[in-house]
Amino acid sequence: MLKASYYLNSDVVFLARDLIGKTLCTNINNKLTCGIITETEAYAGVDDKASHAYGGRRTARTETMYSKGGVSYVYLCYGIHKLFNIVTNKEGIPHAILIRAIYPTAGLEEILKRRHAEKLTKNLCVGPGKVTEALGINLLHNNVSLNGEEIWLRDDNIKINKNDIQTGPRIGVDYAGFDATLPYRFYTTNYNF
DNA sequence: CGTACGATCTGCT
DNA sequence: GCAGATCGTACGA
Repeated sequence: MLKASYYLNSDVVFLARDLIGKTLCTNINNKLTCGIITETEAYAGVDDKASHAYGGRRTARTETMYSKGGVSYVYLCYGIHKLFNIVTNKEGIPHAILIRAIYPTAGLEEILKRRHAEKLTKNLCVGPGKVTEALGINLLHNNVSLNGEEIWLRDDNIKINKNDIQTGPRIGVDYAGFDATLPYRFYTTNYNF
């Protein structure tokens, strides 16, 4: 399990890249499901126009982002999709990393059931709404420890060459002006097929 | 209290 | 490629 101090790093962009290749696991409804993280996006606090915490915005929803690093931030998007983020940095600084895609490595049968799918395909768990659906994460899993029983991360020492990690602008944040162009999205194509 | 809109996905064309 | 689904959140009146 990634130790609690891992999430206290103040460089959220570094962490977003570092998380590529780590394993995200959940044990929800007594079902163990895991996947290798293949796509992330960094949301860099109060100065980042694309972040919910831009300008220091502090509301019932965004309060989770101000927690000490190492907890989940789950919220509803477009009224339909639950999006899972990892809160980082010390308490009071609202950094978060959105998990956009995983490659299933455990509990595939349960993942397929949750995704209403027959078999593992390229896009089964690609897209932030699909990740939460596959892992059984819902709004009740907001602000829970990532060193707990239900959700945690693991370093399985999976090797991904630096050249195999791509960078690009974040998705769906056109409203953020210049910040929408920042290369805060990281992904690897190693698990495409 | 009213209302506009979003860190998306799917199905149909 | 595009529209529709669908509802909590944020913010202004």
